[in-house]
Amino acid sequence: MNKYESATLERMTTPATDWLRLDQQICFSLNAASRAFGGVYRVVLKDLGLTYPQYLVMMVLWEHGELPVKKLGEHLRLDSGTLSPLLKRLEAAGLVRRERSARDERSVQVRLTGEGSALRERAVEVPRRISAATGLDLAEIQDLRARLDRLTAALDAYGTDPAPEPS
Amino acid sequence: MNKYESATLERMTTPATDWLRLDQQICFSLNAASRAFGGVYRVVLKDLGLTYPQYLVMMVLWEHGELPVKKLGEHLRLDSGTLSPLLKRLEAAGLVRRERSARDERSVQVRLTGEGSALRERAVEVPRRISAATGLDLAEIQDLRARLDRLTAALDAYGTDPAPEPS
DNA sequence: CGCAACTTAATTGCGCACAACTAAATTGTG
DNA sequence: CACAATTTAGTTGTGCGCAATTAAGTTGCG
Repeated sequence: MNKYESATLERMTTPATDWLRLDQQICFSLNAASRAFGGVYRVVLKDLGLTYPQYLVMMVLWEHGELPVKKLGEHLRLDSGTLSPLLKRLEAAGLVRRERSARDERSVQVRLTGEGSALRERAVEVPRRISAATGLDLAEIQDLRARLDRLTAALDAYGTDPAPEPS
Repeated sequence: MNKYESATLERMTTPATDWLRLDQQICFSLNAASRAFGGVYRVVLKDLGLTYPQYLVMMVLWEHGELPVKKLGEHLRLDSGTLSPLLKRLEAAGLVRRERSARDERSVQVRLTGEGSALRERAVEVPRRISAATGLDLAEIQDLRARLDRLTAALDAYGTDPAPEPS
């Protein structure tokens, strides 16, 4: 059962323990980066009264205008289990309204209130401050974004096609 | 309200709206990558009966042996608010024991049970499967890890020194 | 038409992250 | 020694993420 017991693998670069360490690094690193980002957003968004996920929702609404929960979820890769309570909080804060669509009673249309639209003016400050916090220039940000997007695509593909066991 | 209606903005590299879009990309991308990773770990760890954060804790214990909650938290950047209930669940699963240190009654020592140590044998499979799911080779993983670590360091620095407002 | 299959949100339940607070033990200082 | 400050875990409360389920509406097909 030992993966690497074959004596013919002389130049093998990565015994099991090294894989383990490397993997630890990448998952540690990504997890840490994600939470570090969360911390900065928390600080920057505090005087807007938004959490980071709420800010993402508002960004989509600012860009696309009114849209149903389903579409919102597609943009953000989130389902109604996450969005329903989040949107309820945004509604309680007076930033959005939710109304059943007349044409399709299953669908709930989410639209900005005047207050929600107005918040955009104060939010334009956010990206610059976040960018400053990263210490990266535009090229680096774009490059990193591209790598992360490729990574996400690969990981999603694994989800739909759970990687055949190696013979 | 048209974003690009001003005729004078011909060669401007980064108007506020572009910053907004770029920032959206990087935060979207990081957030999406982090959650996509979570999904793959969820699948891979299912038959070990561990969640991803629990797996991280077990990794630290496998590497460093017994250690107090405080040290565990430093390795993982997590506080007792997260670790206390998580460790309680690991204890309920029979993987670790927690005991007050005799030398310092404030401290709680976390140590692996026999079952917890034994789980390591089954966990050696995990990193290879995760690596496969990323679709990246070793060099790419290392490079990405390095970038993410630099990013995290920068973001943490911002946390301790909340970026002076530009005049 | 009538009914099964599908779609869309909402709800429930569990676990993690983090801020704020509490409780208890230890350390430092006058 | 006495007492304030610090350290260490735990608790509470809020919000996010996701799986599983439910409820209601729509669509398609015989």
